[in-house]
Amino acid sequence: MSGERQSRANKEDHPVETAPSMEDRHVASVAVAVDVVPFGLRDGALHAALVRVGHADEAGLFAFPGGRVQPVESLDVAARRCLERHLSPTGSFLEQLYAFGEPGRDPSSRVVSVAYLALVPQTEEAPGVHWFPSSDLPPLAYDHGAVADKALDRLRGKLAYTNIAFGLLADGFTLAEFQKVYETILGRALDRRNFRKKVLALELVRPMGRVRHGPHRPAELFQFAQRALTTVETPLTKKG
Amino acid sequence: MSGERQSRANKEDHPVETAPSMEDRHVASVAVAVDVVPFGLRDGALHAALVRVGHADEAGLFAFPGGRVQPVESLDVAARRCLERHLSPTGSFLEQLYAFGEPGRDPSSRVVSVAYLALVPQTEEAPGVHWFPSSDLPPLAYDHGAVADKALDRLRGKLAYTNIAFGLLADGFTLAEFQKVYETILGRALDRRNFRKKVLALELVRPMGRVRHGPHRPAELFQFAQRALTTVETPLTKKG
DNA sequence: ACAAAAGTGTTCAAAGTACACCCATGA
DNA sequence: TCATGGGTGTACTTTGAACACTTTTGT
Repeated sequence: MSGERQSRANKEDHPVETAPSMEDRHVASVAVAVDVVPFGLRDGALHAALVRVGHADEAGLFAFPGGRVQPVESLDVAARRCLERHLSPTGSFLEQLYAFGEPGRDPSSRVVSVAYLALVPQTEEAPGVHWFPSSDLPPLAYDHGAVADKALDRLRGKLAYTNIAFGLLADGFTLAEFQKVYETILGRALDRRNFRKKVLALELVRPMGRVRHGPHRPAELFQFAQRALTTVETPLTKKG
Repeated sequence: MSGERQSRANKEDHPVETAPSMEDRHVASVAVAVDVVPFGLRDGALHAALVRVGHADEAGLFAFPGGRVQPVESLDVAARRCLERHLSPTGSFLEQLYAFGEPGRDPSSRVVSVAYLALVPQTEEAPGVHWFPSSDLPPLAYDHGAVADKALDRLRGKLAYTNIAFGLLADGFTLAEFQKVYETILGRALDRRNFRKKVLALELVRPMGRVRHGPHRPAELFQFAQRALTTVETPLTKKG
């Protein structure tokens, strides 16, 4: 917060400002953008959505969807706009991740980017959007490699202590599918019985009273009890 | 990331840009600032450092130290500069907290501010800096009330699963002082015996082989085993 | 019938929680 | 000597971890 006024106030109290203020100059010294890291499941594996960078230094590379923050919109709104420009599903989970602001991160101009983590349930195809396995991303433009790392860390961290998985699964999933989400993202196997016990004891998911018929014994279908981010006290993922 | 180039690239692929780009205009549409929330202990209670806002709409109110990000400095560097302008101690713990960017948060101009959490061990006096109990802050300028809330949440959260307390205590503290940090910030009492057992078992702190003499039995002095942020697997704070 | 995935319970180990007494010192 | 805070150990409860067999269906 503060910004212009804060800056002025500080100078009055403490004249040792390190550099002259940019307030009255007619060029933008630092621009603000958002970048959105959209995760989704494809074939049971975690994928991230990327778009191609069209030209200049980074031409041909992939990057996460993003763009400038407009003068009248909040960061959250800008992030959702950038997400929905490429991927239709509204109501996707979206939360702020981290602000990246190294001076050299965009070689052509000084841009501070606020990164967002997005989860999209059904990874439908969309023009210009390329889905890559999160464990095997192509070379990325700017510092989007670091952005991807941060997003994955955040997702892993929240998986253990929240119901964030609701962002990846539409209601009507089997417990095996649910467990596979955890195993995929955490990169380790979990015990079927303990997993079931825990997610039911925590009332994270609820049986819907329907079953899905496959080649073998039908599986009960579940839905999330809450579709808003909820923190649980006991971790979902030690081994079970 | 991305910013200018990203924005252009997107427009090429998807002409449905919501608003005309600001790239070539000669005014900054959105400015970037940092604000630092410095926490420290005074009389065993958690306090936050504030400075007065000098003029204009927010005149007379308090705010966290902050200022514009300069064209050549990273966000982290800008935050440390703003912190050290007011509080001398170098080496304080400093980590990015959250980016605040509601259009109306600064009534005089559009400023996106990246907030930082700082922990300063010895809350020495400094000119123009006012320390307030974190539970009883004065009216704050801008949206610094929300910033303070976020900072406290972060501190509480990390207290349970990291050694972040090293930022508040200089080496050579007693276990009673260490425990009081936890009790103060969490707002609940802990069991002395269990607390000692846990922090020693986790090798969070180490006895220094020295004691402090007070009015009664001398207390053993401890130091942190690591003075870098370390995550522990088992929570430090359920009751013990 | 059988292959394949779904569903279920018990035992053991580890961690968390509660709790009360003695110790060492300065005054 | 005594008041005050410092230091320690044990029993109990809860949670986590490991583990194998039966069930249901489609083919």
